[in-house]
Amino acid sequence: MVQRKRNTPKKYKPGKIREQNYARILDAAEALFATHGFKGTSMMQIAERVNLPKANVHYYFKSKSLLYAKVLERIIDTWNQGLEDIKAEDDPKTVLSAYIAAKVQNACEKPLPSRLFATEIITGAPYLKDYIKEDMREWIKEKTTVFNQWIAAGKLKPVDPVRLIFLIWASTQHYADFETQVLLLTNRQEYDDEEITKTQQFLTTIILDALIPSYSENNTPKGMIDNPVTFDKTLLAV
Amino acid sequence: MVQRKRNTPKKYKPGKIREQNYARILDAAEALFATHGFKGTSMMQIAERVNLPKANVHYYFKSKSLLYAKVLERIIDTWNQGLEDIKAEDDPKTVLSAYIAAKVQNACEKPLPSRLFATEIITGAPYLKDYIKEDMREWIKEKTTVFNQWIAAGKLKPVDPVRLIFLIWASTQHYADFETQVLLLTNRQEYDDEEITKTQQFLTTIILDALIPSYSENNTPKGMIDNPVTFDKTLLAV
DNA sequence: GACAATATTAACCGATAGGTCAATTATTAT
DNA sequence: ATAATAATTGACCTATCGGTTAATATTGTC
Repeated sequence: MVQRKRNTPKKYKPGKIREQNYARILDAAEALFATHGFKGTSMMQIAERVNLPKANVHYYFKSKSLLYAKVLERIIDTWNQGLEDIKAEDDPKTVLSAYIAAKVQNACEKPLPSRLFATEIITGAPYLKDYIKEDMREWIKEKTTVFNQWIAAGKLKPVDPVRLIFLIWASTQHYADFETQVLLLTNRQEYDDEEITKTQQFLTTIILDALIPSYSENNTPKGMIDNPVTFDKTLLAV
Repeated sequence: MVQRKRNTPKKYKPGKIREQNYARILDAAEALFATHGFKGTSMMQIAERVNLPKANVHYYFKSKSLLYAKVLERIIDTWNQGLEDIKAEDDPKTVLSAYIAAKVQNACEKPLPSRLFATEIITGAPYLKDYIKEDMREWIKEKTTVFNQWIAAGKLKPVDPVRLIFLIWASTQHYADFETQVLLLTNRQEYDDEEITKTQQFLTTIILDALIPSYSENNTPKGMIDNPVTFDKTLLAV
């Protein structure tokens, strides 16, 4: 992709330094903004986290607002995955299971973006208002169309597709945004793989059971739903 | 409750002023903290909102932290409602329906406490850690016991009670915490009564359908689940 | 009205915030 | 080597923050 015209002197190569520091600062900013919010995070804290003087951070990012915007931008770019191109011919059971599972996995293993997004929304989406009104809204419309086709074909019970999407978002992102609460209540230090799997199965079962005609009859093997006694001993063990 | 010993001069009555300003400041603080977070809210903003000089706010609340703590305290006190004393003999369908409906109603009509609580959790629950570990955990344990009794009695399908509670919390509070997103995506200015009712019905149907044996056969009157076509015209109208 | 407790308020303080700047050092191409 | 660009850094600026103080005004009881 790098083009160089003939007889033109080699341009100064920005080196990996910029690229590297740029990314490191973004990472640090993401973590701090996610936990302490925009106002609660200082440029000094970000600088200390990447072992650079504050002025150096300002060298790469002109202002705190711009840095915050770039962090959000990167999150949005990464988030444009999942339910990419579903079609009326697809099987809603397969598609939705995979989507829910991916969302839970993401929430548990990479909670910071979700938390940052949550605080952005709670504070009135000052930076993402346009993105929500345009891109996100378009995404919802596309999915709604397919959901309604599924409903018309009898593959899905007649429910409000938008509210369904909200339900999936809320129930999965909860494990990222409210991780502190979940871990405190369940007396855990972190999510382990078994717990993630169980959460995936739980949400998939509950939601698909209510959505797919005769889902539970065919898709509820032993152990798919937690044994309540076993659970009581493990998850709520003091 | 006011006692006065004989011959003792009447104590100075603090008047309504303190009580009034105290409450007004708490209200203002709640609204601002909920929207802008702890760090994002200044004592000056709170003072301006109640038309008092900043020093006057400090006269009633020694510090910002203490004011924040008092706001949280008041929220917690108000929140100790719902699912108060459920018993094994109760009907889970009735109890859970009422709980979900109340949570949705509360989320839509009084979203600020929920949002403030959410930011408190997202930032690591610095003030509510103990409350969660003790009171909230105890609450969960009690409910879990009853849920498991329901399951043993065949009134409830065998699901993880804790995850079920998380699901209800997440799916209902979503309409408070992510109100901005929901309204932007659905092109609304606010939640109207019809929408609240539909959300209540939607969540009740979905969750109970998956939880109560043979729920949908008996409890799905026409119109209980949104007509997708009607919905597409109304909720997503441009 | 007198006295005491309560309430109001402007002015002020030290700390920290975001942001700038100029001087210095490191890097790269010729 | 050298010139040009990129990167680093300490010092500095102004604004705002939470919080204090001390003086004044208001309110309630006798």
